[in-house]
Amino acid sequence: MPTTAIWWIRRDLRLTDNQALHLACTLAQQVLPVFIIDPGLQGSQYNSPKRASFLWGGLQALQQELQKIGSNLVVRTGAPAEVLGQLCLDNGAVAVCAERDYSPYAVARDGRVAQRLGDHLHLTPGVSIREPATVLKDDGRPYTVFTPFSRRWQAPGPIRRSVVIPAPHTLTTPQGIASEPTPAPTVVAPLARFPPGEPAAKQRLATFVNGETAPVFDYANQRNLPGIDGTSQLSPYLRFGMISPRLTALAAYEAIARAPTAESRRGAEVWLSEIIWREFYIQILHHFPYVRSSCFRPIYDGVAWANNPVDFAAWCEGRTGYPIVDAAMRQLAQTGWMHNRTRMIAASFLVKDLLIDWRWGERWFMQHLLDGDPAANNGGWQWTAGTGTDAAPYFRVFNPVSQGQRFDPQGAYIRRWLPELAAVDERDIHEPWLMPRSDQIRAHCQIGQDYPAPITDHAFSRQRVLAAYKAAGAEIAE
DNA sequence: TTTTGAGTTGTTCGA
DNA sequence: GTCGAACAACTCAAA
Repeated sequence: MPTTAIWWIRRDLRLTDNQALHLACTLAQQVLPVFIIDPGLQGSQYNSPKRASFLWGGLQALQQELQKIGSNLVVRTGAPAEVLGQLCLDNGAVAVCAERDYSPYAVARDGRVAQRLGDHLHLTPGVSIREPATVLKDDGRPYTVFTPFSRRWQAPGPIRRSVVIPAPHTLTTPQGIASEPTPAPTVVAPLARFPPGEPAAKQRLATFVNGETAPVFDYANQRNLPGIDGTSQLSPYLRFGMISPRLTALAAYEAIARAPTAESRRGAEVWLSEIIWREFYIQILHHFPYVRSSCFRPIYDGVAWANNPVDFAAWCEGRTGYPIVDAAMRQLAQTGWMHNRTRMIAASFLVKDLLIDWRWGERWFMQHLLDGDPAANNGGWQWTAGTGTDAAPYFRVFNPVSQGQRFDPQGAYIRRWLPELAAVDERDIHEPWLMPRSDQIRAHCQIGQDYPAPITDHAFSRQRVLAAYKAAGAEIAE
């Protein structure tokens, strides 16, 4: 009777460079790939129908890839400790292999599984490239500032191609173990922009880095322009491990090595540093799990938020009257993705202009982003709110008009997501409320009718938020 | 232990 | 229109 190991799939929906799968292959003659739908996650405030659709598509794609190599995916529903315990009993599995996940929920869940399975559970690296416990200061404590973290992270030198584990050519899987019939979730996001699965992820990576004139070489400049596809758009794939994070870092290092000019080299370096930002926030959440519900800097727990639900609804639905903000929120609602620059602008607007608790925005993003990840999303929101590690100075308040003018000068992004502004003159696209009535009629965009007037005055809001943050600081100082 | 330099992504104001 | 300074003070990392 051949020995069996379970490959427990969580956020590693891929065959290439998968350390959990690889370990399973070395520990047993047969490998049983298992994905468990965990009802413990269903009630979470971070639940997302969009992300569920993307995950479901990813599982179907993985099943296709597995069948090509003679294997088969088993999907079960239930508490992972119970499901895995039963599968081990039924199949005499000698090991369960999974990539270690550092989010608080995952740590608790894996603790329960470890209690049930004992040393049959094997956790490997893979979700992050360098594990949190391996990138520490000389005194053994974690970094809380990005730049020194990044230096230490890069100290071992470039990722080598030789470390990447190829996809197995064949995978022997015990026969006759059925999936439970699971109804497919309603597809609520048009996934055409992000076709789920490893082949699509590899294709996207290749498009971004291959060739003399690859987008990665223009990344330093173009990544800030939301009207252009200047970013890799790999985030949803990284979220579910449809591409190996290590493989993206390898691609970045290789791009740095073959960059034809200093400027293109810089593009690849900036992209690598974005990959390291992902690692940074993974280790922040790991070492400081309280950030999930509180400010990294406790002083800001005292900010007196306005938390006006009417303002919040306007922000969610993309009708604040500030075009760059509304375009961003519509892009999110329609596609499950938002450009990085506009994430900052929209987030800054919610927190600083509307004076709404960053957690409200964090939750909304988690409910809609295909790439919604507790570590990266929390880190980004706390950064924008100025409550996090490496926090922005309190006086850095984005101006939604000047940000739009700077990064979307012709309004290409705005026009794409706000068709009601399509005919507005370039001169007015970031401040449509300033148009004279005759121009509004000519552009088929009457303010207050076709497109809202601004829900708040930026100059007023700026003063209000500066005062609110200052007051939170003063409170502590007393 | 003390000291020193630095810290992703901005805005506004006044010369 | 352009440009530099001011906007607080603090905490962190490393010497």
